Amino acid sequence: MAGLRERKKEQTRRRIAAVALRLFAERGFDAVTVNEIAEAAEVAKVTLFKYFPTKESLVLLGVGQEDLAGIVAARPPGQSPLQALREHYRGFATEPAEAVDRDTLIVQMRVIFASPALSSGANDLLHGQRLALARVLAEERDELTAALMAAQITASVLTLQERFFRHLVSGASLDEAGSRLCGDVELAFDLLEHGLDPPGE
Amino acid sequence: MAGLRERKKEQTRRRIAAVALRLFAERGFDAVTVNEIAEAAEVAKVTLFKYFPTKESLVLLGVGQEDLAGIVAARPPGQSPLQALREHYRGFATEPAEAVDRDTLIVQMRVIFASPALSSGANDLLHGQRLALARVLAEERDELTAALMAAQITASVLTLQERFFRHLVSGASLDEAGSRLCGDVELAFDLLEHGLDPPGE
DNA sequence: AAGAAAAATGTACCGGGTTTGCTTTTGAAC
DNA sequence: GTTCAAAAGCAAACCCGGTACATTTTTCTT
Repeated sequence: MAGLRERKKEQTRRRIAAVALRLFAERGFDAVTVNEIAEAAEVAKVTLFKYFPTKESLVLLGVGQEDLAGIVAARPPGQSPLQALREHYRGFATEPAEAVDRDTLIVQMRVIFASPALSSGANDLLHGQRLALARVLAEERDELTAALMAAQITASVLTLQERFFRHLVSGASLDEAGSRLCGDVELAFDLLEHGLDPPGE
Repeated sequence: MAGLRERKKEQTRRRIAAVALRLFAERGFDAVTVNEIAEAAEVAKVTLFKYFPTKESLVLLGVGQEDLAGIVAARPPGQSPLQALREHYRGFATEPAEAVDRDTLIVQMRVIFASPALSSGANDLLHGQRLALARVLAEERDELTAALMAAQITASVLTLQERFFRHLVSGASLDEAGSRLCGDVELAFDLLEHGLDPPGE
């Protein structure tokens, strides 16, 4: 099943991504050409583009994408979408880390935040999430409400992510950032559930 | 004050944008090169890029950008940000049209929706709005709440815009789309004010 | 009419991404 | 082990968006 071919491909893919991330971190996204990356990774440019469709994807394919729609679709019966998401992010905030290497993740975030092209690319990725979430939500309510809910939720989650990673990038430890995130998550979901206007503000 | 120079510049700018929009509408954004546009508008490519910094901006600079932060900053004292925005969009939905040519606007929207590159570019424009709005809101509340509010609001407004224009593009009259928008605005701001979860759903 | 400032231009160039046509490597069958 | 098809890799030329440079044309001023 895991033939030599597959292993070599995976190895090459990792090497390319690692080299690219290192060069981007050293000199900035815009100051590195894909030719340099290909050369440093010892592949042809055309091969690089067979693994990664764009220069941006060299970084962005590495970051784990959430699956908001999946979380909502798989929630236990009787639980509201917001409750399901709130608990998911509660878990995320307390749990120390995932399979990904933390140092690598931080470097990725630093590189992404430092480059407008990458930030905007990361933004685009959330667009698909929004549509998928809207589709799931639309099964139980009218389309406009579903679209608005999805829009508000993804926007809030994006804000949380940005603050979390920005905190991390600016030198905070993972535990520190996580515990701050804990409180942030509660606030964000309270606002989503109860609205922006109430006097309890 | 309005010398020959200024008039000619404005004229050239309009000609370039009009030619570009026509070609994009005829053959799609990606299938038209800037060389073709420059040629058809009878300017050099370099000149075109002096007027419009990117190919996307040939379309996007034409669409009127809202100024959410400005609306909130200029609201009368005692009015909440959400009230101010709700009334602004109420006005927008009932008022028949603005200075812009409606047919041109519809073509622009059709072109934008048909091209991923342009849609994502339009999305980026809202990012600046979000930051500006967050800054204004942060004057009266903590930063996280301000950021979350700004995110939810811009996301909702974007959703409204999308639905409005999509309705228009698919053949609805301006009055028709406007009256539907009326109801949509109320729902969107109700959700923002009172939250997504309450039983009144 | 003269000359400075602004605008327009042609050409050459850069970098991201694709196409084409060819060679090498791998996996599987005999 | 040989053979063969599929997959992967490659070099080079190419397309397109965008920029740098040096030059020329147009407009404004006096």
